Amino acid sequence: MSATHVPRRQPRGERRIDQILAAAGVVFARVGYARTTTNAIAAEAGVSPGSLYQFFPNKEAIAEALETRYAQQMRTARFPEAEVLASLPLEVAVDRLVDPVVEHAIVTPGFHALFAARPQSDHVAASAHELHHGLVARVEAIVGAAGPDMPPAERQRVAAVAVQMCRGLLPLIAFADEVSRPALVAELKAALIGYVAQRTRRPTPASRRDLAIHLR
Amino acid sequence: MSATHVPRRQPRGERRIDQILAAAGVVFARVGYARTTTNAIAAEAGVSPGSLYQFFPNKEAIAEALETRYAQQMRTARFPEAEVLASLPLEVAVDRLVDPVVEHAIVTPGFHALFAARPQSDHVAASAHELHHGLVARVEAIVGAAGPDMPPAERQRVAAVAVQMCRGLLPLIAFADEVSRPALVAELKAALIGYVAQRTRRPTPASRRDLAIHLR
Amino acid sequence: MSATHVPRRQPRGERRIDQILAAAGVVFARVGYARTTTNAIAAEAGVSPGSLYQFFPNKEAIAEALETRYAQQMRTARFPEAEVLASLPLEVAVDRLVDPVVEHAIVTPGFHALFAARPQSDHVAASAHELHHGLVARVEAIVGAAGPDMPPAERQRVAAVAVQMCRGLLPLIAFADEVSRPALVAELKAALIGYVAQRTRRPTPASRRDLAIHLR
Amino acid sequence: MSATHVPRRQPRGERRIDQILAAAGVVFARVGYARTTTNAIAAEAGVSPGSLYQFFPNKEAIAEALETRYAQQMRTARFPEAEVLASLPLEVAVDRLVDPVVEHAIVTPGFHALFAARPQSDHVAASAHELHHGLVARVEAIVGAAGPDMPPAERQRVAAVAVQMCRGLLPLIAFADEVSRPALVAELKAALIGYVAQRTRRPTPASRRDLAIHLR
DNA sequence: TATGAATGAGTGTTCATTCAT
DNA sequence: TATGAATGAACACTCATTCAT
Repeated sequence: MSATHVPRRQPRGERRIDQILAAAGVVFARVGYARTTTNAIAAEAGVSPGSLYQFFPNKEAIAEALETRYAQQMRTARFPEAEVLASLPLEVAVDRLVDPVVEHAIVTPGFHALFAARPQSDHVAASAHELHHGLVARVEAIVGAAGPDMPPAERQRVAAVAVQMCRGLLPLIAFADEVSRPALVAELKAALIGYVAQRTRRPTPASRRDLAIHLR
Repeated sequence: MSATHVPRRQPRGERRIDQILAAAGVVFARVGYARTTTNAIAAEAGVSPGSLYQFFPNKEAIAEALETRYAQQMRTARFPEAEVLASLPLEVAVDRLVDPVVEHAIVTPGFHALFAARPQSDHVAASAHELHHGLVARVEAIVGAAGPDMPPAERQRVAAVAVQMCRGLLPLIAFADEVSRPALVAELKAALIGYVAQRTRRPTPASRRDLAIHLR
Repeated sequence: MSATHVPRRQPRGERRIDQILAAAGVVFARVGYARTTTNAIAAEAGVSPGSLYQFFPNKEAIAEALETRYAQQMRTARFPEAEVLASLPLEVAVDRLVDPVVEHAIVTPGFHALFAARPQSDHVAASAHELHHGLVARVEAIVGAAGPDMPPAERQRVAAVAVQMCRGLLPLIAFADEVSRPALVAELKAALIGYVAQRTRRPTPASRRDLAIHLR
Repeated sequence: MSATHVPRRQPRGERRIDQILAAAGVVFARVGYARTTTNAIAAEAGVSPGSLYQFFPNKEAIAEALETRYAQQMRTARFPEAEVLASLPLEVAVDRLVDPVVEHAIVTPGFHALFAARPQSDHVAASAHELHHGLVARVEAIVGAAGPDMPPAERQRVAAVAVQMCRGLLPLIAFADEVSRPALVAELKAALIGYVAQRTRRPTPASRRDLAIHLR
């Protein structure tokens, strides 16, 4: 008797939210963000369309909540914190960061559909959420460790660029078959390492001149 | 009388197709691929919806035709051919390739919306069109020049990865303001150079071991 | 302890009903009857939607209860009773009746929305409640005093017509600004007086003939 | 052959608009404005919901177009023009105006639902369309003839009030059975005549004082 | 060939009402 | 009794596509 009255760890509403977000992830993964309908999410969650709107004002809000959830999972899961990454050699740090991202992207339904395959139209910055920022912060730590005298603005730019590289490669990786995927992951790592190394290398006079030209 | 019947350089149908594709580019640029309606394209082209379907079986076909057109423009415009790129030093080749891509992406309405901001869902390969392949081929040439003994399969993979890096960065570049854009373009070039250099460097025993591990 | 159990003048249920009706009035006034949702009423009352349905079987019932309440307020407030009105000269009686109605309509949230601005579709008679009947009875008294030999059926008709005139004018009056409102109230009174006077005037042979024609 | 190519009096689109408006009138009459759905209108018109939106941007626009149409019918039908009314004695003018309005309201499906039974919420003035204004103009003419030295602002107010009286009485008249309706119409006329007469009577000193008080 | 009206399944969303807690 | 999550049939409206003219 009393057992049924013990408040569950998760109150009712939160469980529903979990259900809905999980279903949303599945549907986003199945048909992509644009073709996902709220009714399909509700059906997948075994819930009425009305229920869904008790918790989310619209479809976009579901996507955002899901992104936030992914960001939380990133924090609570195997993702190393920025400080840890900063203490590791570049190659190792990249390994430690990329592997969980890739695994997350492959294992978590919807992650890729939201993080990499959603049109980032006019609001790149706006939609770039905790998920994005969590990654950027970690990459910034890596870059900061590799090139300690890089000015902060530059470091942020490099980190943002590195994260966009990941986003660009995730479709390739996510849709690759299991056989060819590891090679692609290795390429992503090489790209990140190559880029960060290039940008933090004590510049030779020649390369310094080149960059100056580019940045002119 | 006969004057009006003199066949123009471009037959009627082709002019219509041009109109429609141009309009499609404009609308894609304005609202993004997903939110573009065929009626909006028709209206922008000053054409009836029915006319549009005389030339294209559906909306997707318009997008693909536009991508194809972009690929053609790439060939006829300042894009250096693969052979030319292969003859240049890495940094210069990257410059020569990236600059026109970026300019194309910024100047051509719809280019970015289709090439970089369209969800590449389950059909990465399918939608990867001439546009994509044209770029891949050029990057392959650059990679081949930088690392002549890289096996072809690997070279293709590296090229594909490099192109995805571009796609990932184009949103950042396209939506940047004119002031910060050049720096981002420089970063893209650095990323490409760093990556290709990294992958074509005559590997030290250590790095060779690393890659072996990654690729395991 | 016992203090909290002392039964209030108003039992719990009644207080709830009061809360809900007051909230309903506010919401009806804010958005109109048609656009009022039961959830909005519940929220305005600080009550759950479920609670609301403990007291009212449906939305319509809330409106009707509110109309009934207004009718009660009419009785308990400054509305003169029919007998009083019957003893006054026409102009004064109209004053005494119209002023409180107008004040009620302006001061009481929801009064106007229910009494004048609700579509009186096929059920004029049905929805014409105590509120309506209370007014009709008073107007009948006035008409009876002004034209004592008018047959009862005719008197009722005249009263019903006069009340509909009020209903028709209340939107104009309620939405007028404070400056122009008094003039409109005066017009309403003039209309009522003119109408009743016209209908109770000892008819000249000519006007008698006219009415006969009209009523033919 | 050529016969089929003779452009019909009514082009295609206009015929559809007619169909839709007619259907809208029927449905408005059947269930009232608030409960009318666009799909029901489309079904009644034997047309797809999409077709309806080719001509009207939303439900409200249909109602407004229908009101406009009613106003046009008023002009083209037996409604006397303002100038004509101004030349007639008050009683006759009222007859000539009220009869067609009542007939219109009874015969035309939807007229009453839109003109008299639609909530005139916050936008009395806004929704008061040609239909409303056409009537107001005519009543103004009558008032002007009855009381030539009434200031224009006052004349407009009296006309507006008179029209609202009609609107208030139309539900009563429209839902009355055929037997009792004529008496109600006669009452409406008496009310209008009584009101206008009252307001245009060369005021006795006493009544002048009264009105001054009311208008204070 | 060009038009643009027509289609109709489907979209996101609402809301009166119910019911498990 | 009170809660508020749950329901689900509607709703207004959209849009890729078709087709009569």
